[in-house]
Amino acid sequence: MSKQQISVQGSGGCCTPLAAAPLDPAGATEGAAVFKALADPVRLRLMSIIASAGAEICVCDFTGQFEVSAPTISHHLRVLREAGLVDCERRGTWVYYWALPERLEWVSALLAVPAAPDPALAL
Amino acid sequence: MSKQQISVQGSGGCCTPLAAAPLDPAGATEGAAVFKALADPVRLRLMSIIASAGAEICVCDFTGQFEVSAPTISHHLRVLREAGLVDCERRGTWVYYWALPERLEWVSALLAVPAAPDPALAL
DNA sequence: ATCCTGTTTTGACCACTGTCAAGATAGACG
DNA sequence: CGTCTATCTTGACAGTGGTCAAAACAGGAT
Repeated sequence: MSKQQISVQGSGGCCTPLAAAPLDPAGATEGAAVFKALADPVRLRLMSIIASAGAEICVCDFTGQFEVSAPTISHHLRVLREAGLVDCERRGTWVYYWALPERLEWVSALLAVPAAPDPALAL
Repeated sequence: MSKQQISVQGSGGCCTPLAAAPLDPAGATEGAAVFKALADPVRLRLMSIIASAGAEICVCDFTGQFEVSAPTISHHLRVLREAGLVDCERRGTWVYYWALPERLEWVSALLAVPAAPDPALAL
């Protein structure tokens, strides 16, 4: 598991906020991939549950509180995993997921608005 | 112009970060809508250019630096506008766009990781 | 008034994505 | 070893989204 994740060059380190300087096409593609992973209500809730748990959480805890089938949950978890937002491990009968906060911090920093933009610096 | 935008209850105010408490379905739907608007490389670059300009920017400045047609640019700008991320105004021949930073700040705060999650608080 | 330029809308096409049913896999327990 | 449970993968389908060509619209210039 956790075999394939997209390359995460920005992870852990800081990045130039989107609102500070125009994003180069490569950075835009990487950022868009993460946002795409978060662009679904079910995935966003899953991500929130995992991240707010602050610890590993069992898949069996999800299947009850969503109105979609178990395979669908599994599919969404894979998307989050391939986006580098979570990771998982099988332990005995159950599979446990946990958040990778660096990735969340990275996108949060990407979206950060640096102080008050100065119109005098415009283009 | 700027006629239709999705309802933005969280704008301006703060919100509970995704990693602090599980998102309710309604909040997840609203957040996912914003992320969906940002989940395209072209839109992310457009958003970045507009936000980093710190001032109004003319559509005519875009059409050169993208490999897509003008109608496609227009389409992406509309998506950003309907997500409440930018707004625009026609002034004479040209149309000008500017960023709505509150919205960016809102999603950035939504993604913020609150200090170090305490495992003792888990579930 | 007429044309010309810049921007948006409409319509259509293709690719991608979310969803579920069915089958496959991993591990526990007799 | 066989079976049962929990999870994931595969295959298929419908709905959505990105793209462009063509047409419509807005405003300035001649």
